[in-house]
Amino acid sequence: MNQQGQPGSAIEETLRVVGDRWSILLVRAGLRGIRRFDDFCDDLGIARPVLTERLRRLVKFGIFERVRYQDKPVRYEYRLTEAGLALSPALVALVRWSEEYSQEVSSETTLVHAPCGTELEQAFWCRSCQTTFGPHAVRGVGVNGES
Amino acid sequence: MNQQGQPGSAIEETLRVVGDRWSILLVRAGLRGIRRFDDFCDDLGIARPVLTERLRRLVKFGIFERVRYQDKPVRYEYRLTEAGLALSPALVALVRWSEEYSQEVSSETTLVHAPCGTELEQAFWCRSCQTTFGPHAVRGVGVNGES
DNA sequence: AGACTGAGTTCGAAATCCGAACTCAGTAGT
DNA sequence: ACTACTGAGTTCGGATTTCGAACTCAGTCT
Repeated sequence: MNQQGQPGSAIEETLRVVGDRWSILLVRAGLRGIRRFDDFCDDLGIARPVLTERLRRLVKFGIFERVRYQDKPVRYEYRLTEAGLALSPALVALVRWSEEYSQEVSSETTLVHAPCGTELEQAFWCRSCQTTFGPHAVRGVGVNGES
Repeated sequence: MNQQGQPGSAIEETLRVVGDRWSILLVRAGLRGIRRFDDFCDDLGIARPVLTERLRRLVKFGIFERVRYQDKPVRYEYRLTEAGLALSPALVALVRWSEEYSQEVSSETTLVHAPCGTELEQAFWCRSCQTTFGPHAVRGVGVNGES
């Protein structure tokens, strides 16, 4: 992708796995409790061959695992792994962005802090300063360009 | 996409704009200060016709704006709008995920809190409880299913 | 026996993606 | 005045991906 010899700087690698219209939606469906092939199919309206291919890839990269849940007629379902669950901050960030900036959709759902029901904010947290801060205070380290 | 009549629940809408291999990379390039057509092209290795189409779409959805920066030979460049900048939490979440879970890449860059240089964590923030919390305490409200 | 279920596969048509070469307006050098 | 160069695209044909619809295959239910 980047033919300067750089390996593609993490996100590029990640987006090659998760950066298509379906994969993130699949993770989201997984978070909503969907596990079975036909259910993914119905829920997302994804074409079956594409679903097959995506699930295989997501399994390969450790985001879902394919679990046999029945033997008589042998059947498999797809469960999010820990790595898959760990994508939820990215998902939440996207949902929040859509709520705030996406035209067209009258966001009929909102994300809240479960214990108290308050609408959540998303922030970065510095363990050593013990503060939250916004995107402006983020910097990338270890690469030539500035963040 | 979801033919039950639901409009596509925010993220689906958003992913239709931003959910391909290039768009997020374009936003990231924008955050790194890239603005000109050829620079996007060289930096990402994206094919020119695809770049044209993507930029047009991102402009249409308010993520970039096309600015004339020179008149003699009239030239345009692409700048992130506020909405575009607001995608950075999602980007950061993806970067952090890649750092932690992506095999193959020895992440040569790390995100830090600029003032102090400490590696950042990402969390959700409840304004009313004045606490940060993780993905497990997030709940969706206003839709039938549980988040 | 016949219909149904769940997880896929196979098919040809349609949409996307790609690299390479081209355009077009203006600028710079000789 | 001729040539080369820049920047922002467009045009091309070929390769890849995506799609919906129909099919498979093992086992179960009535």
